[in-house]
Amino acid sequence: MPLIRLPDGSERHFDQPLSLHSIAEDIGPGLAKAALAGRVNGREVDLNFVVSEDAEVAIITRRDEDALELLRHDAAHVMAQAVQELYPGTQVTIGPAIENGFYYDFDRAQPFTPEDLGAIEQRMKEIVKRDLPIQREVLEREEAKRVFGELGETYKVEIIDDIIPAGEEVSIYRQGDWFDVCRGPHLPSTGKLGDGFKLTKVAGAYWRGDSRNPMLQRIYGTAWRDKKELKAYLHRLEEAEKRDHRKLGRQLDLFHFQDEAPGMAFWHHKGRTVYRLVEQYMREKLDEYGYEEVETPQVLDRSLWERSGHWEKFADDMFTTQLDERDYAIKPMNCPGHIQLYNQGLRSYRDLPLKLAEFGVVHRSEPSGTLHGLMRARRFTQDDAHVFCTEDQLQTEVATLIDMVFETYRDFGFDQIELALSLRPEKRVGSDELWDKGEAALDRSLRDKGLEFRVQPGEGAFYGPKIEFTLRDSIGRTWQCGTIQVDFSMPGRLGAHYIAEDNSKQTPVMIHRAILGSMERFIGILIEHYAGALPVWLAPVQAVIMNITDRQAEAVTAAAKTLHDKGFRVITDLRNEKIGFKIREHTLQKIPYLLVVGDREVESGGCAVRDRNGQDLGSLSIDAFAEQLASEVHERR
RNA sequence: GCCGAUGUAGCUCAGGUGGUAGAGCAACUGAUUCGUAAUCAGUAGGUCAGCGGUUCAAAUCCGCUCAUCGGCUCCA
Repeated sequence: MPLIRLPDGSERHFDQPLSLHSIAEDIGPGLAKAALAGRVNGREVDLNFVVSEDAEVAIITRRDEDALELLRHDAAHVMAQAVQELYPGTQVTIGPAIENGFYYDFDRAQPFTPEDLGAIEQRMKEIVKRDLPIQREVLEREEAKRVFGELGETYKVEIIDDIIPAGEEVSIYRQGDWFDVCRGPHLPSTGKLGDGFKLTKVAGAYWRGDSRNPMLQRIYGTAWRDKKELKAYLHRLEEAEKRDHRKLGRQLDLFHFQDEAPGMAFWHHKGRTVYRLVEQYMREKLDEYGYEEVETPQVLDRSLWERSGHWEKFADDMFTTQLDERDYAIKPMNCPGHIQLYNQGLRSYRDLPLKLAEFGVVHRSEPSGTLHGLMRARRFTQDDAHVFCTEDQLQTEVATLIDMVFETYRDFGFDQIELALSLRPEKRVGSDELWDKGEAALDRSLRDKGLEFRVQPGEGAFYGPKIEFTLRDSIGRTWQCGTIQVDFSMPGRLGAHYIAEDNSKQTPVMIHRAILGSMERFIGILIEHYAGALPVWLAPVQAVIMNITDRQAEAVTAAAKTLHDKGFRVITDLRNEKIGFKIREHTLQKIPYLLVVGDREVESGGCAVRDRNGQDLGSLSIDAFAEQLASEVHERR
């Protein structure tokens, strides 16, 4: 005799067990019609789930946040059915709901073409129209294996064997004569999927995410509550595409790539200016925090890389070269070089912590398929530093670093930062005692600051635990940038020591740390975050001064000189073009301020100021404008 | 590296079924000196990614290589 408590606190008595659907009907016919699934004591279940005991029950409708995941999961099933109807012999594997949509992985000898996607989508619409009831059945594990084995669905058999936990029952969901192994829950019928979905792309994906396994064909789709939401999503995608740093890099004349140097950027003057400004900022920060800037060789002998362990573990990723029968490697990391610096002379505990920083240019032979503009390059510059300290200093140093990272991100306009703490992996060096100490230091530093963080067991580097900083950009994407890694291994390997207070010889702990990560990548992130409209302090050109007719050319040149002499980045545009044309061009170039000097301004000795958003800021004297600009730069706006 | 797609003038893109390339913008020249997102006219510009093959004939068909794009694996 279940007593049902609803989300609004009301209660209903029933004198016999009944399904969620019946409960919905009891509440109201409208709800019954809108119902997609339900939640019983917090667990999501199908609508025909029967409640036989007292429970907290909620009915999920389209309006519910959780409805999206159900819809997407169903879309994956409907797609799989459509594919198997259209292309017999195709094997199904897995097909989950993901952010914004869903995918399903298929095994089929022939590749799916973009045209096939259209056909599959059409068939999906038909299946929705058929409005097939979706029903759950529970099978004996052996029975389930037999059923799928007979169908030739070897992947499903493997899923039943390996992926579904031993104690758990094997359920299948049937829609029409098609069915799939699935935990559920699902919508009551295919018709409830509606028309807010679209297939977006085909891609390869390894079975169970392992590159040793066969490659399957993955079809991605997006699914929403209705067509309107779908359109809004597609619009968002287009907007994101406009922010693509590779596109903006070309349009704004910042950098380019070409075939002869895959994964290595050619920086144009404007891009290099941004780069220089970011670097300049970091230099100030390094100075503030007591770092020493250094520079180490680009190419080092093989023997050093062998001692550091890179030659063995990193060989495929290194560019190597030979000269006079000696092997060299172009550095993929800066740490071995920094230890050489540390090792110059005898170090005392009084020298610690020693903080060595380098804008280290590194080369890594990344697999061709992974390159992605500035975000994933073969040549990049790390804002790298190594802090050598004693074990006792570790926690303080980590705490200071965390402050430094947050300050930096804030100054560049990133407020949402996520943290992760990665703990010891199975394969590691160093005693458990050392690991306890290192992990505790990182953990305590984070907790002392009241920071929230995700713990990632087993994700640490082989030489020590690490903290990772991920920032969220203006359209909600995340980027892993900063990292703080404790290293108990390399200083010992490369013979770094210091003389302690008691005159004993000790090995220092080394902290590897990058804040921006890679200069290239960080600039790429900045470009996308600001959609190319960099804040004034980072803009490669801060203002353009234009004349209306040749009469004002001299005044424009003089104004530009004044601003240039005050240290601003200014250009002039004296072309014989209409002012509207010039405004348009420089607005598209996202120059923060556009100054116009016509006869009126020559008369008054000022300039008409407009910003890149089209806002008219009135007429200002050059000095007044310079002052405003200076304060904006100072405040890093 | 793996799967799929793509690669035509500086940029964005047209060029069913093979018959030696076209537009807009940009560039250049000339006219126009015109007050806040495109003034008009003219000129020039391409070994159709590279190499090889099929063919009387290839941007177009086939093969290989390179690069790019979207994923997978990996990663700053």
